[in-house]
Amino acid sequence: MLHNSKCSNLLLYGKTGTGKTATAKYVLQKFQFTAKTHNKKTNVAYSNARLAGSEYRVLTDLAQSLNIKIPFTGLPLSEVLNRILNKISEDSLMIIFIIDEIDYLTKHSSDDILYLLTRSSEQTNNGFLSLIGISNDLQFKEFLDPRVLSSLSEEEIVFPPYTVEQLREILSERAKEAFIENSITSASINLCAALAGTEHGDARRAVDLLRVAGELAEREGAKQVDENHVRLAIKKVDQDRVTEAIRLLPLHEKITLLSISLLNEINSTGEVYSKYVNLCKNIGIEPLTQRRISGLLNELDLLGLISTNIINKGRHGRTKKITSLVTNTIINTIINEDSMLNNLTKTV
DNA sequence: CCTCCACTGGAAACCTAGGCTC
DNA sequence: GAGCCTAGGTTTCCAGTGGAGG
Repeated sequence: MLHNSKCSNLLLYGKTGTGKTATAKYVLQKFQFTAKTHNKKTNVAYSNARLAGSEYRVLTDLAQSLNIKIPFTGLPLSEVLNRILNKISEDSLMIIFIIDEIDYLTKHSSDDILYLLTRSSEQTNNGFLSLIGISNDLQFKEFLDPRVLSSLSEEEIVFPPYTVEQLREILSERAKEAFIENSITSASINLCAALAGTEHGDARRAVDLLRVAGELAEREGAKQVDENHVRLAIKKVDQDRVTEAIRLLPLHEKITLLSISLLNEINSTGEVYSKYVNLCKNIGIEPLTQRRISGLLNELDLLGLISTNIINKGRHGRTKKITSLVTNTIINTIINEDSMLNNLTKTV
């Protein structure tokens, strides 16, 4: 890029917490610094496909980082892309666009924009757009349009999971920065590493664990972070992840989840649905159809909040067996925070 | 071996909110 | 301002399904 030529697209993949995003951002930060010293104008844009939620919003993210104003709805995708490409041509911009969790696009919508983006350089006279795709899903390549794949994976880097030993080193380094000397035992660090290591070597989780353990120790005024704090921390970290996930659910998914928690043990789609309809009537909102709820149940399953598997009960038909993976108290507390739903839990 | 339940999940139609053009 | 277009969410429609009970 420093020689004004388009660089290869790049595909990074590996499990969560192996440092893909952090590495990409760090390297690009260094790169931009170098580019600046050479008086090159470069742009780095970032979008997380899962958080953005749709193709349109991924493109909006890109447009915004180029200071192009895009309405949040109303434009055809191709128009959004055209505006971006025009801007690139006009200002001869050199752009690296990171699409994080790119696998989300292929699973939840079509990968049309990936195709358009990879071909974009043919439509610009000056400037160019290079892509960095980041995927957690190792198999996502199989679902990708072969034309997109060959273009996107001009270069590939696989991030293997960290070993427990590597995690231990990362944590020791981190602890040196964050903790007062001797305030954390090496046994605690080892335990953090071991606990995070059993869950496919997720460094983000390991660092979280260390931080939470530290906070717990601090709160109770302990002089040292010991292994008990770590054990408490792992529970808290797990729980926080779940509560956050529930808090962000759209209204109808919250109601669906509440319905499941109000029924006992194992439920069928039909039972959950009639409970759900009841709750909706209770608070005076229009219930969605069963077909839609069936879809929402799949989404909750994907989020790991419930587990479903399809069972055949012979003459009694075929249904999903639905179990909640979250305790009712947690669901209740969080649903209570929702102003539309809090009198629902009261009446129940 | 056949039936038939209670769904599942794909496909297409429909709806809404918004932008663009004339 | 009318008439058109789009994306994204939802509804409508329906063929398909595996095995308990006949």
